[in-house]
Formats: sequence, C-alpha cells, structure tokens
Amino acid sequence: MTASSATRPARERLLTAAGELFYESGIAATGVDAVLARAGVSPATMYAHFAGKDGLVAAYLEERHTTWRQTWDAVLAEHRDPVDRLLSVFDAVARFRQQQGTRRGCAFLAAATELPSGHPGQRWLAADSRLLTGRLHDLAVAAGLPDPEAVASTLLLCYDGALSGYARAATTPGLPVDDPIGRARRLAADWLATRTG
Amino acid sequence: MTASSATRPARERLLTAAGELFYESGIAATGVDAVLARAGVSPATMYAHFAGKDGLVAAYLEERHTTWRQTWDAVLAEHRDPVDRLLSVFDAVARFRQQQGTRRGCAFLAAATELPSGHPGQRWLAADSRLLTGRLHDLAVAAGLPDPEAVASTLLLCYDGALSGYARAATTPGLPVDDPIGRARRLAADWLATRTG
DNA sequence: GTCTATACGGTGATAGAC
DNA sequence: GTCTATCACCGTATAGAC
Repeated sequence: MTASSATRPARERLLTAAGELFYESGIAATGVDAVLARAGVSPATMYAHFAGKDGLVAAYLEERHTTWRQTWDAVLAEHRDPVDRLLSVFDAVARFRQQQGTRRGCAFLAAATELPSGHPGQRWLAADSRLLTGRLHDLAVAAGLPDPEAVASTLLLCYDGALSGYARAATTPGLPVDDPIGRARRLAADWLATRTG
Repeated sequence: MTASSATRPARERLLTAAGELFYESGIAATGVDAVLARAGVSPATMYAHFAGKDGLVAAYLEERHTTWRQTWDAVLAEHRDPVDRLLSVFDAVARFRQQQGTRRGCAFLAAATELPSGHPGQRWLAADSRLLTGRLHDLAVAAGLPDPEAVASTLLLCYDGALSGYARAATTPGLPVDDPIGRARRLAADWLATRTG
C-alpha cells in the first residue's frame, strides 16, 4: 500500500487493480471507485492518466493483449516441430493462466459481450482475434497443411471452447471441469493428425 | 401465450424487450429505462411483475432456457440414430439461432461474465450447463460409447467454441466467420468416429 | 503529480391517483 | 393493472489546493 506507492507509480497500480477487478467482477459491474480504492489512488490522479473509465478499460485490455502475445512468443520459441508450434497456443494459454493466476474465462470474449460498439477497448478484442487467426494460419502454412484457413478456424474453435469451459465452471458449482485446455489440445491434435496423415 | 387478451400483456412485452436488449447490448449496460421504453410499460407496472431488475434478468434467462430446451427436444425427436442424437445439439442450436434471429454468442456464457455471484439469474446459467452436460452424457451412454463424461465434455467444448466464434465475429469486423456451428459439428463427428470405430 | 471536496447525471425504485 | 410524478442513491467526472 504505502510501501508499494513509494515503489510503483499510480498508473501501474491502477492498471493492476483494474486488471484484477475488471476480470474478476466484470467491466460494467465494476465502478471506478472500486478500482481507485484498490489502487489507493484518488479520482483526479486517474483522470490525469486515462481518458475516463473507457480509457482505463482500453489500457487494461491493451496490457493484457501485450502480455498474452509475449507469453505465446516465449512458448513458441521453445518448439521447432511444425505441429508442436501449431499446438503451442494451448501450452501458451495454460502458462498465461498460471502466470496470471486466473480462474475465469477469456477476458477478451468477456469484454466482447460487455463493451458497447464504438468503445475504445473494442480495438483489442479485434487484435486478439486477429492475432490468433493470423498466427494459426501462418503456422498452418509453415506446417505445409492444406486449407490453412480451416486449420486456424478449427484451432480457434478449440481454444475458445476450452476457455468457455472455465467461464461455465466459475458460475456452475459442481460442474466437473477436468482440464479443458488439455482436452482442447488433444482434440486439436487428433484432428490435425487426420489431416497430416 | 394465447390471443385471448386484447392487448399483449405487459409482462410478455417486458420479457420480449428485455430479451432483445439484454442479449444485444449486455445486461449491465442496459438500463431498466430502455426496457420500459421498448416495451411501452411504466416503471410501476414492471415492479408489480418482477422483483426489480434482478428479477427481470432472471425471468429473461429462464424463458430463454426453456425455449432452448424445447427446441432441442423437438430436434431430438426427429432422430433415432444414437450418433445423430448426440450431434443434435448442433442442429438444435442452429435452429434456435435461426428462430430467435440471433447473431451474437451464447446468452448464458455472456450472463456468466456479467452477473455478480449471488444473482438470482445465476441459477439459469447453471441449469444451461447441467442441461448440456447431462443430456450429452446420457446420449453418450445410450450410444454405448465408452467414457461418456469425456464425450459430454468434448462435445460441450465444441458447442462453446462455435458460439464463441459468433461473439468474436460481432466485435471483430473483417474476421472471416464461416459457419462455426457446422464446423463444430464436423469436428465433433470426426472425433466421435475415432471412438466408435 | 497527487490529494480533498464537490458537482452532475443517470438509474433503480417507490407513492399515490385512475 | 396501469399510469404520472418523484425520490434517493451511486458512479462518473471536475475544480482547486498542496
């Protein structure tokens, strides 16, 4: 709190608090007050750094997008086999979730349902979709697979399905959730096997 | 339900308006005022029928859950082959979306990200998850498939992935979306084929 | 850059008449 | 049952001092 305020700038503390609260409780349901209280920052300071709540939301999504891309980059660098590189999206999101300590679903899909059209944060939802489809497409091409568009679409479908499983689990007590990401990876791998073989 | 009353009851008009606005614009982002204006109903009338906004939200989710289950029932009754019955969840959701004229993602997954814990509407999110996993499980048993829990989880993963595709498309202009439900159905069918053969 | 205090608007909810 | 009118609150944003 006071110690962290001496070490970390208000802007960073705001982004951290926003990331936690927006992700856990939802964007629309989280008031600016709650973010300010958690960050230990006054309203005026926030408005000196961000263009209102919308700007704070956009900055939160941008930071999350950047971190996610870097995590995927790191995992990608560990693999040389073309199919492993294609499937790395699942390993990367598993690592990302472990790093962030997240337990709910995809922050970008969640934001897609909450943000009104024209919101500055929309840009990062589109960036997430394009990063996923673009990379998966390119990796499919590199693997020499036919119809790389279909490969990207199918793997994205598995990816979204896995993350949606966590969203369901968070709101359905008792629902058995056994490693959706691992399940999605195996499903995608089996499907790829029928195309490479 | 019937046409006996001269004018459509206020309660029904409210549920219709709520269904359209909550689904299209999000629950938290939609004010009660907007629902009242679209339904042509006064505030007091709404509070005579529902226990506040939370009650209206819960009633909206309940109605959607009921309609969805009935649609699935109807599609299920058209098939006798065990695998077709298992895959009917995709045909049913395609028909449901056509009937409702929806273009966005899953209303229950969306609500899962928006509703705070303890909200009366949470019950219907859980009901949706349990309906899906329970039926898929039973249909897998009826089909004589091994590990019916895994079958249900994998098919639910495909189902959620397909609907998430529409959520992405709604917020990412230019993203190619070619029949996610059909893609999910084929993916699930291929995966089932490796288990039945 | 940061804080305290405050103004403003919108939203959920109620009272009372018809 | 339904409406008109109104209230009370909370969340967003700003003004001015340090």
